[in-house]
Amino acid sequence: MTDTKPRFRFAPSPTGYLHIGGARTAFYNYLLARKWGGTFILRIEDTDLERSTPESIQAILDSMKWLGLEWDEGPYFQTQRFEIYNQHIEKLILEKKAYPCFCTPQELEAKRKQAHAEKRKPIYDRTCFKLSESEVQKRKTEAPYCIRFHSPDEGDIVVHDVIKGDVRTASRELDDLIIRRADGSPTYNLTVVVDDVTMGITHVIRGDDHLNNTPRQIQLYQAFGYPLPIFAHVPMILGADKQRLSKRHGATSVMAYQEMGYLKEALLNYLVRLGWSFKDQEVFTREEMIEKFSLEAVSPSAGIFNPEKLLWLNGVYIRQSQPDYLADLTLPFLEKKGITPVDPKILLEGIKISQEKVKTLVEMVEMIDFFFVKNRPDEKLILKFFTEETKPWIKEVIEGLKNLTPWNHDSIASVFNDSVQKSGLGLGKIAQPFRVGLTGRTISPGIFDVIRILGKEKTAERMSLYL
RNA sequence: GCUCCCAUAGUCUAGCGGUUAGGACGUCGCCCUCUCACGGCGAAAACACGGGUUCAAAUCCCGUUGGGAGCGCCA
Repeated sequence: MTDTKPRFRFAPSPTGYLHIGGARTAFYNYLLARKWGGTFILRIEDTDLERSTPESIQAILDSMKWLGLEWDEGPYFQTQRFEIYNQHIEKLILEKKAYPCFCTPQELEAKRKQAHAEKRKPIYDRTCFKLSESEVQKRKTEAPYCIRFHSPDEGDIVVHDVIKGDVRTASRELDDLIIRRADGSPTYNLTVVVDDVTMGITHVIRGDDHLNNTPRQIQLYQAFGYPLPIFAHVPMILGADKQRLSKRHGATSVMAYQEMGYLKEALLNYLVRLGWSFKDQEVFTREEMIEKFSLEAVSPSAGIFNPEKLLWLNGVYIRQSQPDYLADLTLPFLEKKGITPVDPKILLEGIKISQEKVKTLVEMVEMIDFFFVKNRPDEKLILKFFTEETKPWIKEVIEGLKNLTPWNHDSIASVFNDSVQKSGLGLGKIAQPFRVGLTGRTISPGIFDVIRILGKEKTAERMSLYL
């Protein structure tokens, strides 16, 4: 490698949303770019005109932005670089390293089927490579044709992978891949090599589903006489059934996690630790990740996505976040539920007393929505907690709160405790009716804080409905 | 089917020839307690199997088994 700054890229194909596996790969690239003062490049691999959509491009960009994975260059689009690819293809043709192929997709499919039936690896038989020059010229005029790279047969190709180690493949296993379709568009293995070279990529970090492609790409690098980048293939993320992660396993898109009330910091922390570790540390600030992340410490084996651990981590992050930060994040969730207007001071207070009780922003909303709207409890709950036994004491507490000064957590608590003393009932007996009456639920933040924030009037007003 | 990759508790992992195999999530129990959480204490739970190499193997080598990926005019 030269002494220039390292350059990394994330190169998704816009055929769907950004999933968490892609996000992790992007993050690893981002982390190293930041760690080494390098450049993080975003490249959209949209050469599949059939399946690429503008919506997917937008979804990917939105996800990257939400996660805070700012790229330094791009996004580049492969569809805007056809000229560069064609120059490279022409060069290969000129040097007899690539040749036209006239086989139809149907013919190729038949050959594949036969190979499979004979338990052979389906490898192109070079029918068109063997054509005579005159035959080639004649056929060229008859129908559109594709271009194949003539793959060398001798020796082994070795990928020096930072994560997987040396991976050796016999050149014989690699067949003559199509580098330009009959419609003139270049194919993946060609574009990725040309782009990585012309964009000066020094480190190719991608999913290990690309490991098998790497030897073919190395042949292309060699055919062009280009130096190799450093390769690192990060293992897949699997579902609980060890199958490749898909919709069946629940949410896989990055934005789905945002909608479920996850913090980007937690998602990223979970993702970085899935497949990588630093001693026994579980929680990292972004600065720590940048400082401590290394490819050498990435595990070579696939990881199973564990939603429970992500949820736990999200709770950790919610607990340690600044309340005003959480307030900014929570407000849209409240609005989405039609809860408006929201007094920002109440929101902040509500968050402060709920942070340690919730694990997502969605749960946060459930925990504090009663501050802004009246929740009518189930009749069953009213019957259960507002009994002939408790009602007198509930009334006494309300009476005690009426002229209470100062108005704070401890003074409110002492009103309750007085009644507990006199009644001989447990605090739960008296506090729980307040919880149900004020919040509409049996689960809520501490009741003294609830009353404190809700205020005398609302407390008395809501409780009176059930007495 | 062929080629490649992978293999420590249910899950993520530490370990890089000599450890009572460590941590985290989850699970279970106890404590704390106005609910729910948080927090504290404790428990159960792993080196896939078989051969080597070595005084010594979770660690190195080979095989088996299991899992994953690739084998497209997809990326």
